[in-house]
Amino acid sequence: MAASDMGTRERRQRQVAEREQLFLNAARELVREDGLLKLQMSRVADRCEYAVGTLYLHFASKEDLLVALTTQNLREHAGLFRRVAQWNASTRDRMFAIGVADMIFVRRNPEHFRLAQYALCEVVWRAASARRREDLLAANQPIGAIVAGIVEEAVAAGDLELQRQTPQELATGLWSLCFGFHNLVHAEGVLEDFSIREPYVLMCRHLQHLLNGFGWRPLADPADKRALDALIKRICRDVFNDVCHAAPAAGAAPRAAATPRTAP
Amino acid sequence: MAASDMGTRERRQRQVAEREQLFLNAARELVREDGLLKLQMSRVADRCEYAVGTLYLHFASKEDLLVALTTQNLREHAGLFRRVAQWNASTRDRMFAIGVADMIFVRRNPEHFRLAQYALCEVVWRAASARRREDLLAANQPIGAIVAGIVEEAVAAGDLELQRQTPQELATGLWSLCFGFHNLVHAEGVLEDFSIREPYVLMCRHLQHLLNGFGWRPLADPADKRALDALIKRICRDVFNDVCHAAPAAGAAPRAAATPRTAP
DNA sequence: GCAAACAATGAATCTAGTTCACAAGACTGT
DNA sequence: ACAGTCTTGTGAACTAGATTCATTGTTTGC
Repeated sequence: MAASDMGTRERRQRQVAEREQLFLNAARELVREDGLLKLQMSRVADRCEYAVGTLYLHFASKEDLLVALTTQNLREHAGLFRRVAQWNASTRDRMFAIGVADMIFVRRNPEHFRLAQYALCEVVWRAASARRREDLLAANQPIGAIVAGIVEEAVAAGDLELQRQTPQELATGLWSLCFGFHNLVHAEGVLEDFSIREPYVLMCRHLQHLLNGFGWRPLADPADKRALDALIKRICRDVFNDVCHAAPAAGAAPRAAATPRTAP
Repeated sequence: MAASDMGTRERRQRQVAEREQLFLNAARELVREDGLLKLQMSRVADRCEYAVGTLYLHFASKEDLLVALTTQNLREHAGLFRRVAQWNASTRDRMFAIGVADMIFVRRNPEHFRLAQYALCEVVWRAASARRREDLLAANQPIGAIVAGIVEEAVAAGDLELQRQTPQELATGLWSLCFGFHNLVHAEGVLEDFSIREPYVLMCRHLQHLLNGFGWRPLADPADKRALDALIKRICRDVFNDVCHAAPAAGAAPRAAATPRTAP
């Protein structure tokens, strides 16, 4: 009795988890199809052939669902970073590869940045349930931790001096640069009159500049486009062989792939 | 007849513009009091003792109003940058002062970053009218232009080599770093377990690192906290004498000053 | 086989943003 | 001064879409 009880309870829980996946996948599809703007709870339920009420058994609100969606993306993001951490290369190359991972991640999840920007906004964040917020932070935690870990390793290996900073503090610099760059790229019009051709190559170059600024050895020459391309290609081959196809050449804004927009 | 006609039309226009200010100020107050989440169009109208319909004569939608509010902030932001551009100091110091200006601006407008984050989100951005979007971009334009201008000057003065980059491209690096840092600081919980003590001092240090990475002379030693503090103090005195009071010591997150939040 | 517990449902409710038919006031020409 | 016209302001009514909850169906335990 007790055993079968536990068995059925487990099965039930599994089914519920599966249904949650179903909802999340449907929501992601809808966001990719029509944009965040047009996401409707009733459509999500419809697409999964469940009643709205059922959807609300899983998610306390629309915001809750959006935060959950972001959390899923962050888990994939962390997965890519984890690969980099295990890559057998110099700490400098690994840190640079973190930037490449970021780039690949955004290309695979074109909706992510808009979504994250929205989900982390006060308005949405506070309307989500405490549990979802915690989940998101938990999914986010490794992202910072992995970066800080590489920093620590670099110090141990003598590639880098911290100079009174904590590894976390140093990591925020790299993080800000990438995060801010994504945000700029995705803020329509803001970069328009800057006529940036290949935004993500530029991001990588800035990353190299910042790493140089930190004195992270071996220093790189960010002006050497050939070396930069070769490094990116190598990273794609060694670390992200299965996930990055058209990587080195691709520097176009991911905007086109994201959601439909008003006339340019 | 024609003269008085023009006179009354001008007066009318002025009055309309004043009323728009009234609405925007009320909206800003409400956002500071209750947070972005609770902003209601009817409350804005109430506070100004006008009918909702009148409010809608000015703003096509709630999003429209929020974008307009952000635009106002950006104008103040650009104003601070303009002062820096006119400061009589080395290009390196001026570029660093841009970061300080950013810091001061955020302290004076604690709601700005949340607001901007929200307003630039696809969801809100696309729901605003084309005119408001253009206005925002126009208000934003000088911000990038001033930075690019300082870069150009630095090249002309021999303080910096561009190495195949455009001034705009280089500017994006600095911009991303600051923008990203603000976003990180304002994303509740994200920086929590990083235990960052004085976020904006850290931002300034990262800025110095990145400038060093660009090879922008004279190179600075970001580990020299004393020199950094002195520089910040000098900038506050020479450039922002009237607007920055408790500047050099203040590094606390502006979160507290912003909107009320759920239990920490 | 039946009652209690649990899960799913979707019509009804509710909230705020938005509209628009009408009223009040301002201007014009006689 | 006055009737007509045009502009501006109003707020009750409308609406979309998120959220709820009384009802109905399904499983579990005895």
